[in-house]
Amino acid sequence: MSTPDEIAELLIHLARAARAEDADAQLTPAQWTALRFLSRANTVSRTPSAFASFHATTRGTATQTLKALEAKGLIRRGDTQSDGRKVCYDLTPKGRALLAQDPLRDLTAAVAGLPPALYEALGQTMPRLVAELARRRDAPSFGTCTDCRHFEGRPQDAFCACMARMIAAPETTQLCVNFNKPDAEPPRLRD
Amino acid sequence: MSTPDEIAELLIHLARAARAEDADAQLTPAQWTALRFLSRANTVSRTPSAFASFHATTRGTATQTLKALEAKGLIRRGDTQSDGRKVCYDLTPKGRALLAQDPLRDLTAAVAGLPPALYEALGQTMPRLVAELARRRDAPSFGTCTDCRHFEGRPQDAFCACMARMIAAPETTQLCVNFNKPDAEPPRLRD
DNA sequence: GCTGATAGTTTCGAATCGAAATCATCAGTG
DNA sequence: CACTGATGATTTCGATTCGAAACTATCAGC
Repeated sequence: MSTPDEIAELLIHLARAARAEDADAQLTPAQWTALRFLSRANTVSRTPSAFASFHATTRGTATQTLKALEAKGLIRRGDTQSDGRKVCYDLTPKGRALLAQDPLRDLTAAVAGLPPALYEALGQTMPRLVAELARRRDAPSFGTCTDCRHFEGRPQDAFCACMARMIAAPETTQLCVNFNKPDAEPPRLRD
Repeated sequence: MSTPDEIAELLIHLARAARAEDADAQLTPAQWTALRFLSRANTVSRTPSAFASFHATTRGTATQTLKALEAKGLIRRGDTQSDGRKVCYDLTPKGRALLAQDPLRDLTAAVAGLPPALYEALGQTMPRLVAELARRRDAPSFGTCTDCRHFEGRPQDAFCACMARMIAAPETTQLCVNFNKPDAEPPRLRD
């Protein structure tokens, strides 16, 4: 039987192997992460600050990463939605097409090929580990709206108490920077 | 239910969060990985080349990483065992002591705290994913002697057909650079 | 002894990333 | 409406890291 150290080490090893660039090396690992993040984050989270928080880096570095993607024509600045300070990036069709060549697809395929029992267990385990690690590190966590304590109503009638606005149905399964576990402290953010 | 993409992304996110340096930042992530590797690799694998292969980097970079650890007094050069070209590093007591402060211990603790059913499933899933990913990438894999096709005899009577020598019992559960899955092609290495 | 292969090391340049300073916008307050 | 503090984004600069390539040393085979 494996020990926790061995499992933890394999996790690191696996992630490192999966992140390794393709031979053609189209994007850096950080840029791939940003592209994936933007493809899965909802409107209020597709900002440099939110990506910096997600990627555990500084806003300055996040700006550079996103700027590089913008220069490549993979993302573009969207509507600035009321607050003139914020920048909301959107994927361009080109960016969306590039996601099909994500180096992560090998890992995705490996995960998809797991026996159903292991697959389901992994689906339960990963969010748990992420949350537990974040708890130990006091780091902000990330999750989707339907798992968030700010979420009220049903999916087709979604309302985010943190953002104080309705949420389009497709966005309730996307990542959100304001995610807050139901049992956790209320956020310092103002509603 | 989570999709394979989401699970894969969480894997990457988790590993990145776990690797993040401590506040006191004693070692770089690469140096931590090297220290862990040396603590778990058997005699023939504690070399710059083997670490380079494990860490998916070049020999030059591996040399630098190990040199940094040696300069800090965490590892030292051991006996050069017959082949004058090879360098075998060993952990010093200081290095072994530092492992107790491995930033990975938070993830280890989170893994150890999983419900038994999920823990066991994860223990089965991780080696599977690592092997499957390596297969898709044609990358050399890593494993322990008892899972290796070169391994003959019982643990207390261990013999590695690849190294053509007996293996001390404690080493049969350590990582080996010559690891080769039972179903895979024979290695290009000469015995 | 010669040749080619393997292991390790060194050097150099490019790329990345973080810290700090700077600019722009927003929310209050009097 | 100016003033102030806070927030978000950006820029600049320096340190670090890492990979490619050249180089040295040892081994195996002829």
